[in-house]
Amino acid sequence: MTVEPTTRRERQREATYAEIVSTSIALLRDGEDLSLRAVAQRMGMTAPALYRYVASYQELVDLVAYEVDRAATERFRAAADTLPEDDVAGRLCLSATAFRQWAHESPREFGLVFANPIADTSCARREMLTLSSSGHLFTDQMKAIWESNGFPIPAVEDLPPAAREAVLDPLIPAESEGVAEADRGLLWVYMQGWTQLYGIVTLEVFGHMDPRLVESGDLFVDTILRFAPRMGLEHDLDRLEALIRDQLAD
Amino acid sequence: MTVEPTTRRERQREATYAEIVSTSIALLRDGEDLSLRAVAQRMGMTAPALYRYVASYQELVDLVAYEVDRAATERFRAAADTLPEDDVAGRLCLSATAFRQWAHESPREFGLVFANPIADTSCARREMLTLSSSGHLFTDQMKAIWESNGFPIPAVEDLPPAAREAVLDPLIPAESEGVAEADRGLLWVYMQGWTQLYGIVTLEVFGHMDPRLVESGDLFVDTILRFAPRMGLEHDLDRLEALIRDQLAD
DNA sequence: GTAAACCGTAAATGGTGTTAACGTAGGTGT
DNA sequence: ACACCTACGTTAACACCATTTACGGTTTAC
Repeated sequence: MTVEPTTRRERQREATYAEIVSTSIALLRDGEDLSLRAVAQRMGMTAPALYRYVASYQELVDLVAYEVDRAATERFRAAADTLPEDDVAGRLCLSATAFRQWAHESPREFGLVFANPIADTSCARREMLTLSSSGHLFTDQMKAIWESNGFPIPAVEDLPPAAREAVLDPLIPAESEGVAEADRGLLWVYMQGWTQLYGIVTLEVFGHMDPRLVESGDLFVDTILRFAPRMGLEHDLDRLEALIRDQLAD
Repeated sequence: MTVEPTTRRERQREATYAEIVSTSIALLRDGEDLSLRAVAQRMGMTAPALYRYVASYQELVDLVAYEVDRAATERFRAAADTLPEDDVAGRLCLSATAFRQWAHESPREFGLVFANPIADTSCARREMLTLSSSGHLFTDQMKAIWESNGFPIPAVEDLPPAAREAVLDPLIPAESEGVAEADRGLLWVYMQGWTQLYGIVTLEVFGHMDPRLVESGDLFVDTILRFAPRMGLEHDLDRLEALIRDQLAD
């Protein structure tokens, strides 16, 4: 919890700060593109005034991306919540499917959050990335599956050195708390899964795939189901496919 | 072969047309970003003049993307050519690794070619995409592996309807000529593989991954090796890993 | 009450894609 | 050889964009 040294000025500042973000999100939702001028205009301000709140356009983008990711994650979580708590596998599948659907409905937002080069700008942006909520949701859900059916994970000492460091002290959004160091091989499986989910969705959204397959979602379903056995779900494939296809039909 | 109604004027036009593309590529190589003004300036022209050759900025981008892809594909092919013709598996691995290295060395070019939304603008861009050379290279190489060791592929009639259409009449760059209709399940395997390769590389380039794993390439290697068995290469994994890691060391 | 910090403004700089109007050279038809 | 017309380049302008500067007013703090 943040302390609230609510000096009235601070409150005002926080308010406009929040309004900047919400206005930006509204802008994107309306299909226009994000720009300082556009945001300022919607708020009845001039563009330079925004520099009292954000240091640059890129910082605004990062800020919005973080918030968009947070909001989208709520959708992924809600999709999972249509299933009972103990259907851990079904919940992950529905969240993944919601992720795909969100990406297709909001390709601009998707691009902002997941196709925004981060490597070059180093420090501050990485921190935000590490806090990103969707990553935490998916790791949590995979952990739930693992705790429920104990699928095999690689031993930490069997991983390549860099991979070992990466799972012991993660720099990506992952709920490593609550996973014993000896069990961190689970994070390796998570990264494998996230790579595949990210790949299929990005490929679809960017249009580098047969539109008929995007429409039907067949390659997406195939990707999910082919990964499921790695989480010990090989006996549940038919049911999971039905779940996914059912949600895709919306 | 294009007929050459070489009316001297036509020749001049083709020449400047080619110069526009080559200038754009040089611009990118120098780390500056692609803009009509910058291209025009480098050619000793003014920006509006370029509109005699391209209809819009986006068209220039597509044009350049196509050419960049063509050039990059030569690198992927050259990487494969360090191995004998009959080492079909090794050749695919080296081309995939070259693809990854190219993406990291030239992230801007990579983004241009592979992270450029295509879905919205429909017709003309799709055609270029279908002609894209890198896709043809990879399908060719996988076909070579299949012809060499005959790994199992799904029967066309077992595929979902949309997938069946997609492999029988592909809208993505794929060398479907030379593959009998009954064997088009091979294209399905290709799409699965391309999805994974695309996923891991895009994830790395956009920085949404632990930098230590990007540096070491461990997750990339893992992705490739985990897919290899689907191409009947389960007995060759150690050698392939050595090949890949060797090339990564450059 | 006065000084300082804060928050907004207008003006200006240098960049972008794009359109319109205009001139001028090159090739074409008679 | 002359007229014509088309293609190609120009300049000027429009509408955006991020960003910096200098300035004025308001709110807070001492």
